[in-house]
Amino acid sequence: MSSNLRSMTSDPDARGPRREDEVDRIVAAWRRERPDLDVEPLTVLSRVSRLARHLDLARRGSFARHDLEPWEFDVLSALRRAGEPYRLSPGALLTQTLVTSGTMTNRIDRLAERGLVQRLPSPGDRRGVLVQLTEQGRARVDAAMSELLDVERGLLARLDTRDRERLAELLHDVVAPFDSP
Amino acid sequence: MSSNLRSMTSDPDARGPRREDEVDRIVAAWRRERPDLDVEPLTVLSRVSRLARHLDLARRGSFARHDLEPWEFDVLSALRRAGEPYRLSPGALLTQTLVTSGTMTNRIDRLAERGLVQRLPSPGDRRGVLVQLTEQGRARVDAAMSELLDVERGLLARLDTRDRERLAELLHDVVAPFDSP
DNA sequence: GTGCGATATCTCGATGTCGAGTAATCTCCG
DNA sequence: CGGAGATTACTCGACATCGAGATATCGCAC
Repeated sequence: MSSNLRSMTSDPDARGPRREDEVDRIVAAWRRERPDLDVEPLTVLSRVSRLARHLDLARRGSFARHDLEPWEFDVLSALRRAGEPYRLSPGALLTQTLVTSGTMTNRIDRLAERGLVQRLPSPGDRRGVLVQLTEQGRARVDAAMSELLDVERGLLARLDTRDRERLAELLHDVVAPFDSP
Repeated sequence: MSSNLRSMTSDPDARGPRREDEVDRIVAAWRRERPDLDVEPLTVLSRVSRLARHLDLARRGSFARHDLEPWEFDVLSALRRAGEPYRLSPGALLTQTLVTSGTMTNRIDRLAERGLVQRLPSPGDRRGVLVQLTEQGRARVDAAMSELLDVERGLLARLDTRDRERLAELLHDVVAPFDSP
């Protein structure tokens, strides 16, 4: 809390004077309106929500330069990560992208129409389907990934390596319970 | 990185042995497939996106007990924070909730139908409208906020006070450029 | 083999959001 | 005062998602 008492003039501190962000204003408003509540969790989790929202917008702009929607990138990148021959079942794609099965069917339909993936019958299970990246899809997602990383590096530029590691580790500790049940 | 070398057996360390999360797997896959790229930004920002997604689901469950959708809570809580008489213009609500004007009109319509807010003509500007929380809306959002904070506290329980402060501060440094232009 | 619960994918109607365009009103300069 | 441009909120069609249900197939017990 001591940082709130810093001088308003220029400050030789590491990251410069602390600027108020929208969550600071939100938290201050709640403390005024509901002094009976402990709103400390908002200082972390509201920032997570808002940052995710801004990140979505930045991703949208970055992908647009490669004629891709964010949801398209999500599917293509899961296939790309899987490695040759870039094939996954719709079910595997579901769990990686956190959407429902109806949504995934719809996504695969449209990606196939655009020629970025193709459906193959699953060998040995006639219920199943395999989704495979086309060569065009692979090229597209590789280019978009490279640019996405440039943009993300820009967003993190104010933190040094040590701070980024610390941030990743703290976030890890919060998400871990969700990912390993 | 030293934590990766920890023993697999029980560990007296602060947060226990590091468990692999989904982002660890994603990052490892990219390093295998694209060793030419520096994917370090993903260790932070992919966790932010995934955590936001899980947080949405947790909020949804928590609000359902008060018969509120997340988008309803977002609007009502902005009005609640504004303090008596709990009135804001649609424009002010836009900037706080990061949605478009068409979306906001639609939200206000439905909240008004449910009797949680009402539209008032803006005094001194006949283009304008003011949205005001009804008594029923105020009671609803107060109850939901209290429960939301309980849920969020649970999500952060694995971190001690010092770590939560550090996490909030690091997130602040990343979002700040978006919020103060 | 036959039957049955589990699994994989798809179908489809309801819903919320986006985003470009519209209409009314305000502001301010000349 | 008058008119151009800015501002405010709303309209409306396109689109992506959800989620419950339908369909086909699999695997296993008997």
